[in-house]
Amino acid sequence: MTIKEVSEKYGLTPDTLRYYERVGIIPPVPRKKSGVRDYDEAACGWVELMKCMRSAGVRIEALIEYSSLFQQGDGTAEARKELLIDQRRQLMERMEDMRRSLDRLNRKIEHYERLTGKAES
Amino acid sequence: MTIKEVSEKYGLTPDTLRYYERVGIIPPVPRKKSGVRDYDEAACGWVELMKCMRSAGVRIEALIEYSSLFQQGDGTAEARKELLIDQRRQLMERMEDMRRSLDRLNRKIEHYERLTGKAES
DNA sequence: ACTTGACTTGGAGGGGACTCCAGGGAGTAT
DNA sequence: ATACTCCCTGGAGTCCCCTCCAAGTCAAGT
Repeated sequence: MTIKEVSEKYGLTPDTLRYYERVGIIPPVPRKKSGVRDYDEAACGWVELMKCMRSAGVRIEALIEYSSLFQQGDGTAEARKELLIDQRRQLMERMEDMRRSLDRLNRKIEHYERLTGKAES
Repeated sequence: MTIKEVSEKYGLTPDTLRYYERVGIIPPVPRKKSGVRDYDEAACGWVELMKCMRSAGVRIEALIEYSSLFQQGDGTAEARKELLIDQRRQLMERMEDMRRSLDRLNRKIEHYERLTGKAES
């Protein structure tokens, strides 16, 4: 698959895909003889994983570390696990912040509904 | 309360508090004759609200708009409600992204636990 | 052969949200 | 009165994460 196709498949721009590869959160993508990127299934898997993690706010730096451990081979499994556990903790903390914020938003919205009449779209 | 005390109470730096006021997500804080900020309960309420919203990832721009509507008076209640509803929708979308990411992290972590033995801290 | 168009690189530019700093003032302690 | 500490402002700097660009290469179409 070309970078364009992958970008459309996952909703990331080609620039972002190249950037992800450049900083190393996606391992080097296979190339055609001409030097053009030719994403295989593994590469797409990385793209999808990183899109997912980024959309949840996981930092590039943490993803670089994960990817780098991955590319260093099996000996790093334990380190990768620790990293993932740490990211999970951070993620859960952020979700808790969001839950609190959502509660507040809901209370505020209810307040305004009581104030302006119950008409809802 | 001084800016320092407020900063300690809410875990934001004085610089951040001044920044929030400067961009307008917190309405002008009362001052002493000397010009020094003297946060009252209302001002603290704004700080706390904005800290909560920002920690959930609500954009400064949206908060500026909310605060600005608020300061324009009662006529803007409907607009404020719409704004809050929109922010709630965005927040829920982000939480859904995070839920998906959390699922994936959990599956990956389980995978590593199966791999490296079940020893857990 | 030549144009077209998508791809390549390295590097610069941009947006958001702070964060830091210089230069100056005010209130308090000794 | 002098030192100390905290505060003020305006503006510059920083960090993160892209996003855009110039200059060049390659493959396919006419």
